Amino acid sequence: MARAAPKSRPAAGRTRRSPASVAQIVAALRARIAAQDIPPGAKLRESDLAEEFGVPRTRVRDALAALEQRGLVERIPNRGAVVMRLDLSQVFDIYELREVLEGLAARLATERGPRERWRRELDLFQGPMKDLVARNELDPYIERYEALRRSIIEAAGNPVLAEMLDTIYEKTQALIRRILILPGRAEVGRQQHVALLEAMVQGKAELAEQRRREGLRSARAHLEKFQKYIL
Amino acid sequence: MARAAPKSRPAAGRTRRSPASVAQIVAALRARIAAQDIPPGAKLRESDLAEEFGVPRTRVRDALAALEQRGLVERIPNRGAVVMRLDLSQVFDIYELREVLEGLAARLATERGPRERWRRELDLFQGPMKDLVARNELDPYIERYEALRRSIIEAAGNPVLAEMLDTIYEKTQALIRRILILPGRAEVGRQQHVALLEAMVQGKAELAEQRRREGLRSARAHLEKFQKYIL
DNA sequence: GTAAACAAAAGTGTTGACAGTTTCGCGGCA
DNA sequence: TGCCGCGAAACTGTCAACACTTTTGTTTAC
Repeated sequence: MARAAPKSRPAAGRTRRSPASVAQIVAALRARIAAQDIPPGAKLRESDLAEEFGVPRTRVRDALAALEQRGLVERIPNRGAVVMRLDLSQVFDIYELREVLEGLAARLATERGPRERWRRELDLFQGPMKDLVARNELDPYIERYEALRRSIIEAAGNPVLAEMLDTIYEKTQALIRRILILPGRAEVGRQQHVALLEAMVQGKAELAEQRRREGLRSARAHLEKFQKYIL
Repeated sequence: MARAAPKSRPAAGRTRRSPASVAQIVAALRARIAAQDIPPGAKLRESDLAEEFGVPRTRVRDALAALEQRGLVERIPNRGAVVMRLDLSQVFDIYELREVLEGLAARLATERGPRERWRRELDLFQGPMKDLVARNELDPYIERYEALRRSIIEAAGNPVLAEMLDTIYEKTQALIRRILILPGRAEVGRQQHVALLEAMVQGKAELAEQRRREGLRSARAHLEKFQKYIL
């Protein structure tokens, strides 16, 4: 990635001297939490982070407040911030939401997005992706899957929807990988995406919505079945 | 173990002398913005608010940061915070979202909620509410409508969904009233709620979802038709 | 009379210092 | 030895002063 953070400052050439902004700290912490680089339940000490980022403590404080509002950390008065530990019920809540929200995204993307793109994605999921799943190469599979997901959300052209999906998706991002490892899940998911993309290529928006919802419902069912192995 | 620290816990409902917390300031400003007590585009000066609430300016600042994250105000660097002015496209985005989200809420509430409650609401919407609409008494009608809406969301039993709906609903709250004034809209809306509640009373969850979605789609269509009179 | 330049004022952004609370270690006592 | 209380250290919460940017008001040149 490394797409440089858009610095409004006219480039003075000074690189690491510039102090990190609140947004940058938030982004960095979000990434770490999503990757479970900082595990759930871990304490986040303001002084440590301040020193690490080379900023005053109040700035870290603002960042933690933002993360709290996004539901990624919990702040207990006088006792600091800990990475939110999501319980099972919340995971199911989120899947119920993803079902309708990503369904909406699929419908809108079908109506508004460029069909050639979906055709290309369809080829990808029918060909190369099938091999990846067969060989159990999950990392590149996940990468392509998330790229498609982002494409659909972007093509939907509804910023408020995009923001919402971003908020809830980042909470379960760490789980996705574990679900995909479940026996047979990856291949089932691939087939469902093929079906989804076929509907999108044909411009059948309602059908695309229905199929996306179906796909997420089945993912949730898998999760329910194997929950003891995941949490 | 639970030996209470004698003075550490400030009781929640303190006297009016205690300085307002960030959460209280946020709530107060949210209410004013929703009621258009502070109109869109108005500037919010930190010093003024600090003096009004009797708190240091930094606390107002934190509150404004929270409101910015909720999308209620826009903060321009070095120029202050102004109440977000929502453009038409965003309103339609929000209605697309409400369509699927409140549809989900209706389905879940039908599955999980107490049927007696829906029966009572149905009686209300078939009887007294009809009179209110006929007499054009919109204020009490809106009040009851919002109470039903909250009931459904609460009965859905999905806190993440509730939070989301809260976030987007408060942005359009000021508009709802204007939509209801549109010719025939209130009565159509009432009839749609009767249909919705009938499905809920019968325990037909999917039908309830479908009908709620239909209702919001038609509200959006009305909005589209009369947009010039509203914005 | 108009407009550009400058100075003062108002408002926002930032920071380090101070205060309050919790946690941890240590010494005394049964 | 166990543990109870006490005090110090670590950490979070709060704030008022300082620095910087934008806006406004005034003067001056054409």
